[in-house]
Amino acid sequence: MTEQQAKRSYKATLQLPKTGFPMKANLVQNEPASVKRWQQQGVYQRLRAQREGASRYVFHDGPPYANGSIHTGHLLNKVLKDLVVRSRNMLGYDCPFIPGWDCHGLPIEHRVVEGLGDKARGMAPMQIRKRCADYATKYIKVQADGMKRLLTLADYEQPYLTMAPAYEAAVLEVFAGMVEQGVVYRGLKPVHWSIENQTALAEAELEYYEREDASIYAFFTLAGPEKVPASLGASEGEPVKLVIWTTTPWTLPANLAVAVAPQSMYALYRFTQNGRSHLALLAEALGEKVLAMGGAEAIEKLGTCTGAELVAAEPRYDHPFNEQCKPRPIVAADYVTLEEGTGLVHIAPGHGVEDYLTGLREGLDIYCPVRGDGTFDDTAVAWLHGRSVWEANDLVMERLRDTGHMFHEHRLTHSYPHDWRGKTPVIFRATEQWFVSVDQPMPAHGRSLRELAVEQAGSNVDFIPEWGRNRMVGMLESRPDWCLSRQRVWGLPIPAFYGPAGAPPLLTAASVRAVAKVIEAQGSDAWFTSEPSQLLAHYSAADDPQAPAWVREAAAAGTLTTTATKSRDIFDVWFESGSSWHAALQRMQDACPADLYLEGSDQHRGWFQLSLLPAAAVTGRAPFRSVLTHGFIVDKGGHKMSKSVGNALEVEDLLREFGADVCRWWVSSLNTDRDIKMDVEFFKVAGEEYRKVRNTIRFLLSNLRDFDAGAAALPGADEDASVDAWVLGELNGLISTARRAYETFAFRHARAAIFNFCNDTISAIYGNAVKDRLYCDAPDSRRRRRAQATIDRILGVLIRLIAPILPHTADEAWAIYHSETGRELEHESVHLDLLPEPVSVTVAADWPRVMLLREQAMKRIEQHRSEHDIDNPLDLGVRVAAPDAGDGGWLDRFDPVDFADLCAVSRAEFLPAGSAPAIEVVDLRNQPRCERSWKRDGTVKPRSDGGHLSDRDAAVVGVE
RNA sequence: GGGCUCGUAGCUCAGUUGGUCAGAGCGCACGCCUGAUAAGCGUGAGGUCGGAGGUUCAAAUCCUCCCGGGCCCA
Repeated sequence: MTEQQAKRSYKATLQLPKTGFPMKANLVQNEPASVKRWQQQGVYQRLRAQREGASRYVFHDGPPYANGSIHTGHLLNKVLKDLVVRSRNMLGYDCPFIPGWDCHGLPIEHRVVEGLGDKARGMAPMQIRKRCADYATKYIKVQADGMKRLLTLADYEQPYLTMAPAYEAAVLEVFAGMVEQGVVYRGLKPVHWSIENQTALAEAELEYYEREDASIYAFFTLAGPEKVPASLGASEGEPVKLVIWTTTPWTLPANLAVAVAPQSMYALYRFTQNGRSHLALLAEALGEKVLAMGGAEAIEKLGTCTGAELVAAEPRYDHPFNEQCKPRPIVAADYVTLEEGTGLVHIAPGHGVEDYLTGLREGLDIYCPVRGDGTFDDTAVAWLHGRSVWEANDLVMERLRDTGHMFHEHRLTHSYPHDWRGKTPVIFRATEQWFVSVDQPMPAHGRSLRELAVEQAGSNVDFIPEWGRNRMVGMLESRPDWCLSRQRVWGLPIPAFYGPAGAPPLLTAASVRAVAKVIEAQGSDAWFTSEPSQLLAHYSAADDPQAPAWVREAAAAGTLTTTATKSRDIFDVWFESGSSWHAALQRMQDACPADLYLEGSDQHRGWFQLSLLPAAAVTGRAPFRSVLTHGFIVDKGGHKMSKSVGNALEVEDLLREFGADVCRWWVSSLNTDRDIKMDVEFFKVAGEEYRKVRNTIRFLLSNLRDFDAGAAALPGADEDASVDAWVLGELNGLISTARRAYETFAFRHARAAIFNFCNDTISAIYGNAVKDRLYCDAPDSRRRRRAQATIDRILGVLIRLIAPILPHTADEAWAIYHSETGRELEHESVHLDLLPEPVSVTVAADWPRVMLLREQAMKRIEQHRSEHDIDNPLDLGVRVAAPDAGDGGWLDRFDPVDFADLCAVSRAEFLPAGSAPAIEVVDLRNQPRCERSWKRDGTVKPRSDGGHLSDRDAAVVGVE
């Protein structure tokens, strides 16, 4: 009992750790207060003012789509961006960050119209647009709140919105620049077309239902048998027939070619059907099946050739019922498969996307004889004029039968797209659209957009990781012309005006710029609410050499208003976000090109590429100096996340369970070059690591209670062998590693260095080594004050290094660090400060050897403890003989007490160099133990107060 | 089907130009401390570097093919 009481009384004589920095973070409750405080302090704005004049770093936000609340992809993307923003600013750059939102487009319009139900049908475009704008506005707020909750630092007061009038006008300015380069043209492209509503439909507006159609196998007769490969074994003078398959007989009037699979084998068969003999060509793998289906008899295979060989022979065939036209070609197409049909695919470039692309490649017409109401125009054969496509199905089949071109037919039920509103079947129909040509040479640049863009991506942009360059260039090399127009209402109108039938539309750089002025003042609603005369108020046809004749005439006659009609097309939303380099960067910040664009790897085809194209066309260069991409979030098994599979995580749940700083710590640990596995377990790990960092800071803070900056000095040059000098050397290593990592966006390296420093350097080594002197030394002892000065410096560094990753925790620690050490707050928030510079300190060169000895000693101690059943390492001491590499005595510069503290034993003794064994563990259990410091250091003896104390402790307590 | 890309201990990640590169942290096992305590410390076990060939004196690191993911197209 007396010993217990003695312990208690000595405890009061110690300087035990104490701090107001709590062990438990309570992030979920406390983080919102930080968000609010930063907002009140105007941290973002003050940072701007403070960095004014500093080297500028332009980081441009890619606008998320204003639909739904934030998901894990946003979490990753926005936190990553914030790591860039915060680290860039703390590296001393002036790095503003203006968040943006992509506001127009089908997904929103789709949702709104769906929500309206049948009411939507009678609504004017303006009524729909108003609701779409409200919808976008609502989700911008929802998403901004979510992003703020992630503790991101950005100019949320003044974001850029693609639906803002100034932004819309800027997009038109970009468009005018492209018109000026002559790359904008009007052309044909097949789209899903609703006959009922006479409108183009997007994929999202289709619903697939079962439908019964004819499935027909028709003969297309070759114009001459001499033009097939000899290996087919065709006999002279006898016509060879191609067997083609289709379920849309009505598209046959628009047939312009037949496609084959170049790698596949085709065979020529002789057979009889109903007594008539035929010579027919089709894919070998399907031949017998198809011929049997049509009731062919006496089948004989005459020979084979590959699709490529067939194409190379350049045979032609006659259209089965359009006798007016020239014989048509056989072409190769990679998408032709042998899963169904005959391996010979009917191509109608006006009635299918693949047909269209094949047609473009082969230089075929994009021919579409079907009008908007679903009837044939007068370019079709006479017996189809004015007939609907559905009537045409029967008429065409009848014709094929009558002329001996029908080999086989049956009914077939298959999935077929329907108008989601009218539930009526849709067709593919080529319509006039606006395009950007990627191959048309541009007057200002002397080459095509494709060439210019490839050149920029190839050599004028940094890609992180580097393979992004390949990916981008590959896509640019193979991409088709950009279809700019959409037949919707929620978007920026394409400012074209149409005149008399057959006349070219009015769409010149000058006319676009004139409309832009109106849009800038009134927003794109003006297009829907104003007359052409108002929209063209700033346009002078007389001053526009590009103006079509009818415009000049109408303008001169004062009849432009009545002659011109407004286009009903809007822009592809990619053109709007792809113009942000001008609308948001040049106009708002006067800062193009940007230093950095950062998005997921899907944006190589999306925003990156569709920003590069307009910028290259208008400015001649890429809008970004570097492009950083991250992978996609997948589940822990490496598979993609989706709500339907049920493996998706909700951002809201993660924030509620872990808090934003923990989520950010997780993001900072990732290798973002590749796909990112996500699972709740990983956040638990991140939470554990966070606590380790937090407790390290807490421990450091707790030893500065009586810190006196005047009385404490960092180790001097003559103290280079002190543990403090050692740890400051380690700190300098951390600073340079972390700074380099932040500079190169290698955040995981910064995080790893920070964590290892907390976990190993401080928690396991330094903190344990200096505990004794901090607690037990006289408050003013030099080595205690030196340790405090060191700890003070470590904290100043550590808090600033974690600030970009853990903004809430850093600020919380920052405030307590200042208040508890009695310092003035130079900056109210650590986020206004800079990353730390290396500390000036001299470190003994032999420290690595000492630490190596320590590691060996630890293993020996552990071994000794287990062998001799000793629990407390303070019951042990070590005797160390320094390994002699011809420099014996180097260890004598170090303090044995430091070494003992580093090994957590009571005492250490350095033996003459070279004596063996190198490390000897000494059992001290028979030596007295200091009741205050618990050490058996060899100086412990009974003291005047009746306790057993070491010399140091006796002196501190003031007893003899 | 095509382009790009990824696959290192149970988990998250390091591994520059091929030659101490088979590592770290977490987790786990065992033990300690009880004056950082819903904290802290120590020791230890764990991988034929997705698989199979090949180039080389030498390959996780270069080449080919295969298996399994991802993004974008078709």
